Amino acid sequence: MAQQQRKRATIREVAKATGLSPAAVSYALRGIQTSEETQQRVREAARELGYEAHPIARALASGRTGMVGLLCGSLEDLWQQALAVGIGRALFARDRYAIILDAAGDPEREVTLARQLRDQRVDGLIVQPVDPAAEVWAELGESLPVVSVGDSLRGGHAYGEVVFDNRAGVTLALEHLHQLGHRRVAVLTPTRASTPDRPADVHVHAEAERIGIQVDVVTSPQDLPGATETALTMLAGPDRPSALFCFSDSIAYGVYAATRALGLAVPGDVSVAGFDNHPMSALLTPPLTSVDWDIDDIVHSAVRVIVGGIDGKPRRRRIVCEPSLLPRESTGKCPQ
Amino acid sequence: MAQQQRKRATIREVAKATGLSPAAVSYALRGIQTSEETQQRVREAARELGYEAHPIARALASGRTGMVGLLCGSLEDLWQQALAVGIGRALFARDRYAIILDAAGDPEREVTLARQLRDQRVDGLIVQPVDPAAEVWAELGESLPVVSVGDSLRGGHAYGEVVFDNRAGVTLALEHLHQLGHRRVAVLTPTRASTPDRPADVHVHAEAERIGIQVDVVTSPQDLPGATETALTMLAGPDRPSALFCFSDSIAYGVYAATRALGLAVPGDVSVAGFDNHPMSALLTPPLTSVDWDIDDIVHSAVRVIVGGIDGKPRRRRIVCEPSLLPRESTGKCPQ
DNA sequence: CAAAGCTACTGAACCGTTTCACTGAACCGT
DNA sequence: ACGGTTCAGTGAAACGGTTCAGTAGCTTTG
Repeated sequence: MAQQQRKRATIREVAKATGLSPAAVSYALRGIQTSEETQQRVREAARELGYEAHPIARALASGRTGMVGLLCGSLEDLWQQALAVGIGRALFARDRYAIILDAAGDPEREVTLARQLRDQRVDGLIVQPVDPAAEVWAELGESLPVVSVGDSLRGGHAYGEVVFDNRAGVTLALEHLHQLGHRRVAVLTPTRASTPDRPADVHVHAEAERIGIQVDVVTSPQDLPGATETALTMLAGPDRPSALFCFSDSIAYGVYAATRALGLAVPGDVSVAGFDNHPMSALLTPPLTSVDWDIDDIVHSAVRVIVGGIDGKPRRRRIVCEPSLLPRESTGKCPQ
Repeated sequence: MAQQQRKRATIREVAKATGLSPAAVSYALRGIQTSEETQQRVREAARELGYEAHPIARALASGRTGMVGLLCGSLEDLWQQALAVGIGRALFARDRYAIILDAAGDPEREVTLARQLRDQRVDGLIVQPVDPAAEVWAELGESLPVVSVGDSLRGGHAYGEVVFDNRAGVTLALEHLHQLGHRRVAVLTPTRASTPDRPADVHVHAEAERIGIQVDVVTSPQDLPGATETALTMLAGPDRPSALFCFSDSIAYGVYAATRALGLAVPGDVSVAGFDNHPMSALLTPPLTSVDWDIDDIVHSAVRVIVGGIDGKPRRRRIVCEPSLLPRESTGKCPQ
């Protein structure tokens, strides 16, 4: 039974205290349909009784919870952690709560969690899709505003989106490596079970062909031990590429760990480029070359769009973020 | 107006379909007070109608929401981020949701958020207190189980606690530095506005005196830019200490950035020790000496205690975590 | 001056569950 | 055959708000 919720004042008690009907109190507290004077009186009585509206009752009656679901693709990634923290704070500043959930890179889990959030009656959903083509988005889109961050949802089911121009990011990184003389590059992309043909991967192949670079795409977990292991098998193999391009800085951190274990020099033996530019990346030795996105901008865009969707004041619904390359010291001329 | 929630089946429709009363359906779906056969029939009908219980209505009627509040002291800290992610996952595995909030190191904000969580009727609260002596904990403790992580709440208001033996951690770090010959150590502790006499600080002074080391305690923000700035002023000053002991690895990262900017060698010019042992710490150059806590253990302990409190199956309510020192290469003999 | 329109408010239904107090039937031992 | 338990299920009252359809009283309008 846990403990007992201390009994709190209800709207009916405030009604009794002011001699009004509960309905009038409800209106007055929201500042509508009542005279200024009544509102004053009600507010005072409420304060005296320590009355606070019961959010659950309100949610049941009005159909809105004030909560926004935040479904992250895989929270192992430090950058996604930073994004989640930022979005949580920004929503809070607008009087809403975030329910942060973590699909752990698994599309099935993503579907389950998405449905669960809908059943929890969140007012809106921000999602970093693991599988942008999943049917669940169509289903959810019918009942609440969905904003995707990162990739577009296939089929236009999103209410809005903050998409990253991943192609531009890929271009920046690959051209940078190409200019340094690299012709064979391993690309480490986050594990996303059973979701082939991710847009990002498609871009990699297209851009590689255009630029004239040979790529070898491998998936990797985003946590440090997992990424380290993946990188170890890549780098210890017989036919080591001269450069690694990681689709998130978290994966690049694993590469660093692997190079260290193998005694490889960065960028002497292999060049490493990341994606996201997490604050830690500047601090590594050598500092990590990375594709940079403005995280504050992304956070505020996502929040603005979802809040617009919830309040029915749609502003711009589609925002495209452009990356820039931050060349640091982890990339260098191709050896030999 | 957002969009319209598609109408979903209610318990009454299931009742109608099975010829039972809503009450019976409610019981049957929870597997109580009904015959095995009825339960079967109800489950089937529910599945056919696509019925899912409305969590908000359930929360209103039963008084429990299935949500656990997680109030973090300051989410800028990477280790607290990791903890939040872990607790979120562990709760989810037990069919509960976490509402993650961030006090940003501000005790007033902490109080506001704590109250707001109570008003949201979370079933329980896990808190990493900014101010363990705040009165709000007594207030909250009356209406829901509160589990503190890190420091004990003053006055025994917590339902349970997972406390770190900070004193032991401090001892490990300071003795380590003392053995290396350091006699003047700067201690960087997270900014916690207007909360003097933190237990941890008290330990620092007590242990320093016992060991025979001179300490200089300074507060610092936990984010990288903030910590860097603090460290810069410390290290650029006229009377530079020979070692810095940071009360979180995130702060130590700022120290690294500062030493780099100033051209100081670690540990040649200054030794640096951290606290938490975030996974990234092993990856820095030089790898950071840190006081290590078993984060998985902390996560699972906290979740076990809070769930025990909610379900009224109290097991062990107080868990003390012991640290160990991971000496790496950021600490070395005191110069001269 | 009657019809129409506001404004400020009321009463009751409603949101979709859970839970409490009860009931009829079956079963029990004696 | 009888009082006493269990069992399976019922009806109605919560839970604490919001909202819809009225309505009384006042002002405006033609």
